[in-house]
Order: sequence, then structure tokens, then C-alpha cells
Amino acid sequence: MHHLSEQEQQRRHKLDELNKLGIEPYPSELFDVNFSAQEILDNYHAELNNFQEVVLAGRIMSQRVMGKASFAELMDSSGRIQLYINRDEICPGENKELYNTVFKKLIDLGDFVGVKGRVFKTQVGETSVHVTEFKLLSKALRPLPVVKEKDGQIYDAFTDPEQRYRQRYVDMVVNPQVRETFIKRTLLVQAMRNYLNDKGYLEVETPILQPLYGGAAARPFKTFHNTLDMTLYLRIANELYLKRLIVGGFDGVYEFSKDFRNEGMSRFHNPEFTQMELYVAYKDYYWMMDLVEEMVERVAFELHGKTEVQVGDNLINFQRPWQRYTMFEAIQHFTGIDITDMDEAALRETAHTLHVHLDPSMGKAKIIDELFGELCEPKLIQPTFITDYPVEMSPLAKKHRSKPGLVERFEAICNGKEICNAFSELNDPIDQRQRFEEQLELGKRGDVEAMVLDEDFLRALEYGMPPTAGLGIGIDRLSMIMTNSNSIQDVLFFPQMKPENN
RNA sequence: GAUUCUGUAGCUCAGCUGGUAGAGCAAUACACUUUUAAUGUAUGGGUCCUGGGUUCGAAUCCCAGCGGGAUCACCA
Repeated sequence: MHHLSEQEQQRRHKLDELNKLGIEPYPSELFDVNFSAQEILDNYHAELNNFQEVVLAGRIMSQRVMGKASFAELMDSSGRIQLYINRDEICPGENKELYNTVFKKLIDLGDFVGVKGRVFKTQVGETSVHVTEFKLLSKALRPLPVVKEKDGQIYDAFTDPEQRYRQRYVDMVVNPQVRETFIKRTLLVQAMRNYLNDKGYLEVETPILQPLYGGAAARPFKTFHNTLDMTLYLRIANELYLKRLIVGGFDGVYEFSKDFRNEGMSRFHNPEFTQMELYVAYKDYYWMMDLVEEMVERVAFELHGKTEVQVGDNLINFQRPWQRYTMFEAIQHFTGIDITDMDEAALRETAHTLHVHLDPSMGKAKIIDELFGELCEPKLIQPTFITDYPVEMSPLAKKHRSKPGLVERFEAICNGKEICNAFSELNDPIDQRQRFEEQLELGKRGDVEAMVLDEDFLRALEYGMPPTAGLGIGIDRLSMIMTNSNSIQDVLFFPQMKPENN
């Protein structure tokens, strides 16, 4: 138990006073609400006087007591509405205790109350509820930050990012725009799910606890199962399991999955994050590009009613078709240099002249990736497909049908960041085994993100997997763009934080 | 991980070259029957992040630690 502040002690004292008056501060019985604040504000017409009996409930967010009459603000999940409370109306008899003592003294900002009344407009024209009955529904023992607002100006805003993330419940109560962001995130997921269901794909669930981690280049979280006496890993991707399902005979499967990567944190990275992965049999990566365009355009439209989305200083338009570049074309476009036929030495020379810093350990593929990441990616603001990556960087993607050394892979870049990654899936089990073995070599040389060899996955491929297009799309990243959020922490209810010590 | 800024009342913040800790809102008390950042009067409220050091004296200066933000680098 922490040390109680003066205000907390006062609120506990009020709790005792309520109990003495025979008022239960945490009543059990339901409180049957018939309208929300927003419904009333949207639909009330003074001439029609069309809300004779409303029952609503929420938190008291402000109180202005003026002797025998008071105004208060009630906030429910839809918004805020003003209450007008008159002593002689909520206390028709001789006993004025409910108003004088309970409402004026024992109710605090943040308490949940239920009211019954009729809607009217005050002299200044604010739609308000003229309260006839009043009931405490739940007493708050800690004071909320009091954020006030006048003419669009916010006073005493609750802005400390640490407190906002650690105590998201407080953030949501006092910062209404937070709720909007998370509603949009949910709508985004729903829009994607509806789109995929309409196409007839099956939403599935695959293991989070895995004996081998795979499907991405990342360091895993490790845990332990007591009964099995074995190490398990939290999944870093669900790719290999979803492909097993394609082997098993499903034509299209998808999963919204929480993935876990034991890596650094930043405004773009949280240790657990959400991806949607989709695999569709008999398709290739060109087909998948069309799908991504259509799906993301639809998401933008369902969230904003149009395909344009303001993100920071940029107005991003998701309308199809999106620009498409091969990786080499993109580099040529932004640097004027064609690196298609360069060997490693020439690439190093090029990087040097373009002031891109390279590590001596980097191979050809990594240098190309570095050139792209440094010189192109940040400049790609409008949604753009980048296609045809070096094979070394893509151990699960199929070799390109006509371009040696490359794979059939694309990423969609938007606002200077990757939002999805997809390929024609590698279904040649012999080739896949070789790619895994190359990864093992990388691992032996100290690459902590190298993939491990998954013998069961190879066994599945050996039974035969149809040609398949696969996609992974970062839900957090896409949510950041669709909600104009600058940090991943703003689109996660409870972002990972360091432990709180006092 | 690097750089930089930062930690003072429930919230937002001020506190100068070191001299007993401040404001607004919130809280408490009183007044007030259509106010809206309600108002007026009065009152209470602090481990100045923690630990060392310098000093007669530290919220302030120095060192270390902890927490947080921003930017940069690597992973989605």
C-alpha cells in the first residue's frame, strides 16, 4: 500500500461518510441506461422537447456548485453532457441531504453516477440534462488529472508520456483522442478481416509456443515447459505453420498474430507486436500486390471515408494503383546509378561515393539492402511496391522466374517505412533445405538473427506445397499511419515499459 | 547502444549568481437557483527522483545511480 495523499485520505473519509448515511458506494444492482450522452446531443431539438425521460450514467468530470443549483459534466463512453441539478428537485421533501451532503460534499470528480432527468437547453444554449434522480454508482478513491478546455485551448493537459503509457486507463479517461485512435485500430483490423473473409479465406490460429522459432530473421524469447521438460520459444512469425496448412489442403489461410522479438525498443518497435499473415495457394507475388493495394485502399476508405490520409506533414493517398519499382529501379531512380550488374567491389565503391556507411562484413546482398534503406526507403512517402530482392536476404522466398540472384518478393513502403513483406513462397524442398543450411552457416559465423533449420517444415514441403503467395503486414505500423501516430506506443494500449520502481 | 534534454503539490509548471518551497487548476470550509477554465473569501497540501560531495547553508553547484522524453543506429 502506497502512502496516501491528502486527497486520497479525504476520499476514503467520504467513503465512510457515505456508509454512515446508508449509501452503498459500490452498489451491485444494474443501472439501466436508456441513452448515451452523444445520442442526446445529436438528436435533441428544443422545439420538439423530445427527450422527456433519459437515464444515463458515467463519470462526473466537473462540478460547478452555485448554492441551491449546480452544473456538472457527465462523461460516458460516447462523450460528455452537462447536468443541471436543482436541490429542491432531487430532494423534494424536507430532507436536503442528497443534495447538500451527498452531491455537494461526498461526490468527487471521477466518481461514477447514474442520473434520470429530462433534456433541455440552458440560457446559453447548451443541451443539458435536468436531473430529477441521482445515484452514486462507484466512488473513485484517487483523483484524476483535471484537464480543462476552453475555446479549443487545453489547460493542464495530462501529457507525461510515461504516465500516459503506464496508466493508460487514466490517459483514456482524460484524453478522448486516445480512445479514437484505438477505435480506429480495431476498425482497421475488422476491415481487413472482412475483406479476407469476403474472399473466402479461413482465419486460423497457430502455436505461439514453438519448439523451434522460424519465419523471420530475429532473436526470440525463450521459455520452458515443465512437464515436457523442454525449451519453447515465443513465435517470431507464423509463416512456417501457415504454410503447413497450405500443404494440408487449405487454399487460403490467414492469422492475426501477436509475434515476439527479443530486440531493441524504439518508437517503431515493441517486443510484442501484431502481424497479419496470409497465404493463398496457386497465386504468385504479382497477384498478392494487387490484393494488398485493394485491401489497404479499402482500409483507408473505411477509416477515413476517402483514400487520402494525413500523416504528419504528408498527405498519403492509398488509391490504386501504387507505384511499383524493382529494388534496382528504385536505387537508380533516387541515385541515378544502375547497380544491376555490379559486383561487390563496384557496389562498395558506389556506396562510398554516395556516403553510405558499410560494415566490412557485409556481403553483396546486404550492401544493396543498405543502399536501398539509406537512399530510397525514407523518400518513399506515397505507398510504393519494391520488388525483386537479392536471394541471400530472403531464405523463404522463391527464386525469381527470370532474374538470376533475385527472389520473387515485394515490400510495400509508405511514409518512409515498410508496411508489408510478401513473396512467391519457396515450395521446392531441396532449395529450401539449402537455404536453411546457408542460414546455419550464418548462425555459426555469429549472426544472432539467422534462421534455424526446421526439419518438420521441410518434411511438410516434401509432401508437396502448391505454388503459394504469402504476405505479412504489420498491423501496428499500419495503425500508426492510419491514425497519424508518431510512436508505436500510441497504437498499443499497454506498450512494454521498464519496471516501475516507486 | 550513442547524443541530448529532463525529474519540484493530485495535474500543468515557475523557482535568477546557493540563503526556511511558489502559482494556476484540483482538494477542504463558507457564500451563491441557468453556470461552463463559473465566481468570491479563507484553509490545508511537498522524501524538490535516490545516494554521495562542495559549502556555515543545496531544489539550485559537482559526481554517481535510477526513471523518463526526443533524435540517431539495428530488427516489423
